[in-house]
Parts: sequence; C-alpha cells; structure tokens
Amino acid sequence: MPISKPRKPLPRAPGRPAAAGIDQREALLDAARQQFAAVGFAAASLRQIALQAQVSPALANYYFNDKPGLLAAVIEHRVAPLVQELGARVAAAGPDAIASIEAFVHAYVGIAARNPWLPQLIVREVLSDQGVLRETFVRRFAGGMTDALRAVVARGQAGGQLRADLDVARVVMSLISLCMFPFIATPLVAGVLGVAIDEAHARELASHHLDVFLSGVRSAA
Amino acid sequence: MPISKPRKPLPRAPGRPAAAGIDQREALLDAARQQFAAVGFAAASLRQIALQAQVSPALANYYFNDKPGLLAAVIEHRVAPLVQELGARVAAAGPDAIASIEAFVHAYVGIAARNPWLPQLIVREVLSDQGVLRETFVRRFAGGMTDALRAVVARGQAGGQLRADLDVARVVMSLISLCMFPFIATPLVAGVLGVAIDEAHARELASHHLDVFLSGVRSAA
DNA sequence: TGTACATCAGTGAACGCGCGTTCACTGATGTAC
DNA sequence: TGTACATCAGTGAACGCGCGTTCACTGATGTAC
Repeated sequence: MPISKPRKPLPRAPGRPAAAGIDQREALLDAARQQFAAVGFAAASLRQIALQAQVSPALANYYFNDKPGLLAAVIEHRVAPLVQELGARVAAAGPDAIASIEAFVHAYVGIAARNPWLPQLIVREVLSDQGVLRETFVRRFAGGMTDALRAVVARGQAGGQLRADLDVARVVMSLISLCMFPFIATPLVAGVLGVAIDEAHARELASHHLDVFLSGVRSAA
Repeated sequence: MPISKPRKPLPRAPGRPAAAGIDQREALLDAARQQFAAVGFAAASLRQIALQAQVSPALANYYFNDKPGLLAAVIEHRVAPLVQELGARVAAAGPDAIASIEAFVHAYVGIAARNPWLPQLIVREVLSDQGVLRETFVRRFAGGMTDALRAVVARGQAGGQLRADLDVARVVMSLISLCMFPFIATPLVAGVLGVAIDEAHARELASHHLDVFLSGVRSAA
C-alpha cells in the first residue's frame, strides 16, 4: 500500500512560525462543544459550528482532521478537565465514606450547574447505546469514577456507617441517578420544580439528594 | 391565499377501497420508533427507516405527510399506550401514598424493561433542551404524570406516612430520577452492575429503588 | 538596513453523497350495467 | 356472468439542498544574506 503523504503540518523549518491561531481553535472548540451537546454529534454541522465560531468552515478539518477529531478535541480540552476536577474533589474529602459521598454530590452538582452542556453531551454521546464516544469516555473517565464510588460505599458499609444489606453497585447507581438526572431532564425539572436550575437551586437540590439518599442508605445506628 | 388541494386521500367513492396497507404502516412505525430512539430524530433517515421496514422510501411521506408527521404517529401509536398503562396502574393502586409509589416504580420499571427504546426516545426528544417533541409530550403526558405524583407525595405527607420536612416537588424529582436514569444510561448500568438490564434485573432494581427511596422519605414513626 | 525568497496558517470553491420531499405514473381492486 | 371503466394505494425517479471533505491557492510572516 502507498504511504499517504501527510497534508497537515509536521516538520519545522526556516519560514514563518505560528500565528494568532489559538483563538480560532478555542472558538471552534467552544462552538463544537455547544452544538454537540445541543443537537448531538451526528446532527451537528461543521458549517454551523464554524459560523458560530466566526471562522472559515474548512478550519475545523485543518485543525482537527475530521469531525470525530473535533469531538475528540472537545473531550480532551473541555470535558477532561471537569472530570478531573470532580475526581480531585472527591479524593480531597479523605477516607470517610459519608464525607466522600457529600463531596461527590456537591462537586458534581456544582460542575453541572456551571456547565449545563456537560450532562447533555454525556447523555447524548456516552450513555446511550449508539453514542459516539461511548468506549473512549467510559474507558477514560466513567470507569475510574464509578470504581471510586464503589470503593467509597464498600468502605462505608465495612465501617458500619452505611446499611450493609444493600448491594454496593446498586447504591452507586442510585447515587449517580439522583445526581445526573435533573441536569439531563432540565425541561422536566423546570416543569416539576417550576424554575430553571441555577447554581443556588443546584445547591439546594444537592442538599435534598443527600438528605434522601443518606437517610435511605445510612445504617440505623 | 390559494387553497392547496390535498394530495392525500380524503373522500370515499366507488373505486377500490383499502388494501393490505396496515402491515406496512405498522412496520414503518416500528422501524421509525427504533431509529428515532437509537440515533435521534434529526439523525434518523427516512430511507433507512423504509429499508428496515422493507417498504418503499416514499411510503413514509405518503402515510404520514412528512418526517415530523411520522414522529407524531410514533408518539400516538407507540408511546401513548404505554404512558396510559403507567397512569392506569398508578391509579389502580388506590389512595394510599406508599402503595401508589410502589405501583409507579414497579409499573415504570416493568414498562421500561419491556420497551427499552422508550426511555431513550424520551430523553433524546423530550427531556433535552432542543428536543423535537418537548412541548407535545410534556403537555400530553408528562404534566399529568408529574402532577399525579405530586398529589401522591402530598397525600403521604398529610397522612403522616412521608416526611413532611421535604419539598414535594424535589421528592418527586428524586423518585423520577431513580426510576428513569438506569434505563437512559444502559452502558453505565452494564458497567457498574456488570450486567445488561433484563426484566428480572429490572424488578430487583425497582425493589432496591423503593428500599432506598422509601427509607429516605418515610417518616420516622 | 534592504531585498529576495521560503514557509505555511488559513481559505474559497468545488467534490460526491445522502437527505426529505415531490409527482407523474402503475396496476390491482373495486363499481356499474 | 362478463365487460368497461373509475379509483386510489403505492412507487420510481428525480428535485434542490446541506453535509463532510478536499485541495490549489493566497499572502503575511519569517529567514538569509
């Protein structure tokens, strides 16, 4: 098979180096992140994204090779930092199970309230059966997070703080469900709660979740 | 403005009446329901749907006028009956709040396990901000269901069965979150629980949800 | 410093493709007598 | 019953359109001397 010569820049040489490109790249990533979350990867159009970013339509392919490449870049530069922040805040809570759970809920709810596009993107492209980033995302992020939560719950059960008669995996599912769903179903939340979620409401929602969840799973002692 | 003459059948007259068309209609509705849930309304293609239904690509427009019309028909003939079943089973539980909540959880989980496409379709097209059926669905179905649940929770609080210190709307959100999320995030469930959801697992999940939820919201007495 | 030239970040225009939709047409099924 | 004809459920082929992608090209920015 013939070696396809790379059309995109690789070597360094005398000529003119980098220009102002950073801003356009960032604008593309922001517009892409927004469109992918809003209408889904398949339905989002590179031309629309370029229009929103006020950038030439050919630029997305120039920077990111193709549409999947743009999605990968969005994950890398927009999603990954938030997931890392979440992990760090749970880790910072120390070994206590209850404190870790509280840290997870407050951290997730805070991040989701500040980045409403994130849960939408995750549910569209990660959680559904045909999601485009399913494997990538689960391997890179979700696996680690759910493993950490299982460890926390198991620790709580071992330490007698959490009911030991509940299945660890299902307890984790309950916790994740309570945290994620409200940000996925924003129109439903608006209908049931009568308001859109802002950061203040998110904090109250987090407290409510913790109340119900911890009351349900804490051991009677 | 000129009256556009209807291209589609309206009057009845001597000529030949109905043929075998019912089957093709049903096949189209099933294929459309599946595709809409799998890839979303915008990304689903009428040609793909027709191919899957083993039907001419022009037939969807013939029967349902246009793509939104096909979606509306899917709602009417595939979604509405299930929502009505859900409402009926909750209503059949009688006035007791705890019994009504149990009925809701078991009915929803059962229906979702038997129709895995339903939660996917709802989250794609109803719950997200840009969903195609948002208004229609919420007006026709969700509103009634959430109102009924609020009434149930309020009744439980008034009757002293449920904690009165919790906000009714948020309790309803918790309940819906626990029920819906696992069927939306099937890959996550598979990852955390280690298995795909079938009807048996769904029943166990329902019991777990009820355990955690009711332990969390039931009054101490 | 000034000039000739090399580089390469970024683009305009065009590519083939699949989309939703349209519509003139087909032909089996019915009625009229 | 047999024949002529009307109906209309369903279709094949084509429509314009926006998609992701490609690539020859531009021209500001750099180096070389």
